[in-house]
Amino acid sequence: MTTIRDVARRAGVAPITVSRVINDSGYVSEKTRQRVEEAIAELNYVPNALSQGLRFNKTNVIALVLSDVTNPFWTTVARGTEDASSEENYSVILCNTDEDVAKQDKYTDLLLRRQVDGFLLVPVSNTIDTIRFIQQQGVSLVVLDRQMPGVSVDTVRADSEGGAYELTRYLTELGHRDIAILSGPEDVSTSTQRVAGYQRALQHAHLEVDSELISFGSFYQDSGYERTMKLLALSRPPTAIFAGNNFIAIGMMKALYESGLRIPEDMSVVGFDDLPPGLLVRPFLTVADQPAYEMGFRATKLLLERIANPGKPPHQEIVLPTRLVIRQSCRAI
Amino acid sequence: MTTIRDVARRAGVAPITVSRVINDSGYVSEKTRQRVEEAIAELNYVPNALSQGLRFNKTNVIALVLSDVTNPFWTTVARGTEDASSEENYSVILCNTDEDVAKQDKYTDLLLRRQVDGFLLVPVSNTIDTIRFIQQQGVSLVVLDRQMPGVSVDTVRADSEGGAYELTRYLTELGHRDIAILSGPEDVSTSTQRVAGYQRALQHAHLEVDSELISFGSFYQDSGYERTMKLLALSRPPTAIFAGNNFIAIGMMKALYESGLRIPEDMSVVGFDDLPPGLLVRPFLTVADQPAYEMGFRATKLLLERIANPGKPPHQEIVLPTRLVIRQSCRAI
DNA sequence: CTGTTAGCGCGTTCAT
DNA sequence: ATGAACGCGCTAACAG
Repeated sequence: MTTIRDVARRAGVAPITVSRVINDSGYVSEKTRQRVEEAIAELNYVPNALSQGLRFNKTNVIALVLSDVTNPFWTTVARGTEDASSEENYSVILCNTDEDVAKQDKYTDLLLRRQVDGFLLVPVSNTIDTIRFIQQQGVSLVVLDRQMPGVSVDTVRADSEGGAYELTRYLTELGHRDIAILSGPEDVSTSTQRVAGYQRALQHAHLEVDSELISFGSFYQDSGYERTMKLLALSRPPTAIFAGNNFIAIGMMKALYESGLRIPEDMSVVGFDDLPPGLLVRPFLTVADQPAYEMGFRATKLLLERIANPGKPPHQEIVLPTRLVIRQSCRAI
Repeated sequence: MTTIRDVARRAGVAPITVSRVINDSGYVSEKTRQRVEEAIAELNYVPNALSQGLRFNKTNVIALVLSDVTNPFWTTVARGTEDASSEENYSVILCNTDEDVAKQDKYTDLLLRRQVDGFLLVPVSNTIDTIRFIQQQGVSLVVLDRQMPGVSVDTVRADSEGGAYELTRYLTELGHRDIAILSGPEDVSTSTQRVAGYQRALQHAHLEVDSELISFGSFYQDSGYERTMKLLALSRPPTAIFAGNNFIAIGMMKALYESGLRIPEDMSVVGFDDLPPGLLVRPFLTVADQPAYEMGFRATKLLLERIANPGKPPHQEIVLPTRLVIRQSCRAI
């Protein structure tokens, strides 16, 4: 490894002079600057960011801790984060929790050790302690996607309640009266808020809320599949199903397909989150689309602002609207 | 920030003793160990990985530089990498090049500064220089997915030629004589090797290679769409199309759908790379499936071995077989 | 078993 | 305009 000292020796100057050239700080005469730059090029010198980080007490790295990059919703969020941060010379370290508390703990510890300048966190359910710990370590933090009651923290999320209301309303106006919802984990705010929006729309339409038609479960495909099968086995199955996220929707559609039911002829369906933009040849699912890229982008900008300006206390909650995208997955009754 | 010194003061010992407790190195009596651990807990002390990295000349971080995490093929590779590295206490920094030389250069510089212990690189076409530079900096490197003639470097990739041969052979045996291939960029080894396998299969079947039916282009959806449209406009269109990767396949299917052509009745199609496992309700596309997870996993293991054992020179090339997955996207002629 | 000293690569402070 | 000394947080090498 070649260090600042090697370069200095080669250029016939003191190490500090090399430092000044690298960081464009302080006065360096044009002549010595050139000599130093030549030496840098000749030796292929690469500055050591660890030392710099140690010295500046700043790494220009932020962490993005989310549940699962395999989900295209999150890759889109990640792209927003990457773009926003690279604009300001920050890099992003990405970690998957898989909704597992132990993994989240492991990664936060790791990232704190690495002295990241800030956290973008999609907290696993019931992990207020993690948030408190990060805050107590004096590291900036923005919570993404989920609401965490009980702590004061900057948050950027989409309007789950509103989106669910719109979707359900759309179904009631088509004449559906038996509408099921396959939500996510019961202890995640987005799940409960989607159910809340669903219930509000039913009430608005003067329909009764049938608890048999409401279920909570994981955000993964299998869960959507199994719960759909259960719905179909009901003595009086629903005429429409609302899937709580994109993976649940896929599992649901798979179950319908295997049961020989056609969409929308035999069952109307809607979903939360759009399916991956390019991945469907023929987009047909009506959804409440979340602005994933924008969520990542804005959360990152907010975080970087906090990092640059740690004193400003009033925590913000930014709630982005969802967009109702009507396609051909529902029929009127 | 609380340091090792704060802990030492609190526990009434010397800093080095704290260090020994943290790293489980050297002798520490049970009694002092306990005192130190209490102090650590009370102060919420978190070791500074920057200092450790500086001291040890080792960060336990590797870089995964690939074209695009949006593609499920790469997220799967990334999962393999994550699993393999976390087994040995390494973390992964992930970067997207978008097949852009400038981005690749930017990231390699950044990652070298950050003193990553190793690189997993999916090189942008014609960037042997990047590889040489990393090697010359004394950082371990494994090239992923692509063959880079002209440098001696460890490589882990799938058998593009063989997979393409099998897929094409499958089509010729169904009786197809006019088979088109939509490959990737002409200067990427996987693209040319897939064309090579395709040609070998045609020759094996004593079919002429029609250059009008061979095209190169980007690995993205649009490219698959446009080139399919061109094929359909030919005076004598093919009866089967071979898509060079999963995104090209999606664009191709979209073009067929919009042109009112049914699969497989009006057109037989096959693809390289499987589509995302969960994302299709009804998997029907016949493909040469690459072992994405295993590629990531094995490449990482190889890299970590190199890091642990930098002296061992003979570079390896590991070529993993693809798997022909026959579904319902082709008909006999 | 514990502590002292010195140094990893770099940049701030103060001197020249 | 340039340099010397010191310290960021941590640990290897040596003393005791």
